[in-house]
Amino acid sequence: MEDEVDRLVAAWRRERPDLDVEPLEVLSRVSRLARHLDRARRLAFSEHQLEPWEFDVLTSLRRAGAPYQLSPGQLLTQTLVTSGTMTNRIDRLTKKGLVERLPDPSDRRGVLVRLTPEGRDRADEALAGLLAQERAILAQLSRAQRGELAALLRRLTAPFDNVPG
Amino acid sequence: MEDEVDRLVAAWRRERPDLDVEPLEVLSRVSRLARHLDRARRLAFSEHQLEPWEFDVLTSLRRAGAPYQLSPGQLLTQTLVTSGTMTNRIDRLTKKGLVERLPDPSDRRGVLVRLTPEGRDRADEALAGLLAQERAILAQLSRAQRGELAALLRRLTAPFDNVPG
DNA sequence: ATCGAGTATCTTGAAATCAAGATATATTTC
DNA sequence: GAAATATATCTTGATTTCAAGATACTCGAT
Repeated sequence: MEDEVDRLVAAWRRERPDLDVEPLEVLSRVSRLARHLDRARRLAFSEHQLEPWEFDVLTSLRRAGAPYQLSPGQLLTQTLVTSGTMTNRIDRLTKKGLVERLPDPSDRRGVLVRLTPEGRDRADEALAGLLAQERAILAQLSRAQRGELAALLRRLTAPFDNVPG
Repeated sequence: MEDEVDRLVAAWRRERPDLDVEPLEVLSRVSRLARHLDRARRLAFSEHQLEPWEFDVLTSLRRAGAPYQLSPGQLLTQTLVTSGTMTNRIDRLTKKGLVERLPDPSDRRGVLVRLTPEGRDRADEALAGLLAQERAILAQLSRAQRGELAALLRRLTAPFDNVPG
């Protein structure tokens, strides 16, 4: 089945036959798929009165394990937003009673963000819903194909995730 | 090489062994890679004094071919933003002299957005730079692997791109 | 001990996005 | 051909994000 990137690449080959646009076959699909996923996630989370950005922060804390706390800096590397954004997110989640700020006992500059019991429950509920939705999207592929796709993507993400960033 | 999603999946398996988190192996990688690409693109475009959103609109028009014009609605399906966002983008690009609005001769509700000569040049310059950057990122994969990856991703994007949306 | 460099977080102000609804024109149905 | 419905774009107001810089603390070298 054709997709929008097929049309986009064909258009470039017509308009700019001098350029090799092969990279777009992969990376435009990644960007566009991510936008589609964002929309789908927004819809899925609205059933739980959660925004995608709230989910990202809450689940980062959730999977850290008891006592469900991380520094803002650790949350940055998980969510790939800027520090100003994270401060703002923590403020808003604190107001909603889903997380709380604690002083870091080992570094007086630092802060720890901890999930409240309600925050933990909300994260768990929303995760189950998300996984169901994602499974439906991935039903287009066999198990083996999903494994292959994950492995190929890992080769592209690893350089970003490991070095500076 | 391990990436952040490997760590994330391992953490979920420890914390929620009751859940099957396999979908995250693919889709979390897609979302995270898209964010990394956004950052990289922002950097690459800043050499040309272009924002990613400007690039997206200008190149959509550019690859439509002469006379380089599309309706706002067509631009929506290319860029996956809401109509309010697109109106705002067209306003700002018009102020910068990179596009202009024309009445649609065949539909009086409609508008056509046309690239100016300067807009066209800016799009062409930035595209070359982007392709160079993307080629470097994709150097992690062989040509065959890139083809495989593109084909697998197409199966996921096609349902979004073709039906309702 | 003190200096200086490095690190962690927060503040600020501008810019961009979205959802929802308003307006104007087209198209279909009867 | 009038009414009802659908479509295309724009407007509005609130929310979210980012870049840049400020603040406060830590740590190693002298």
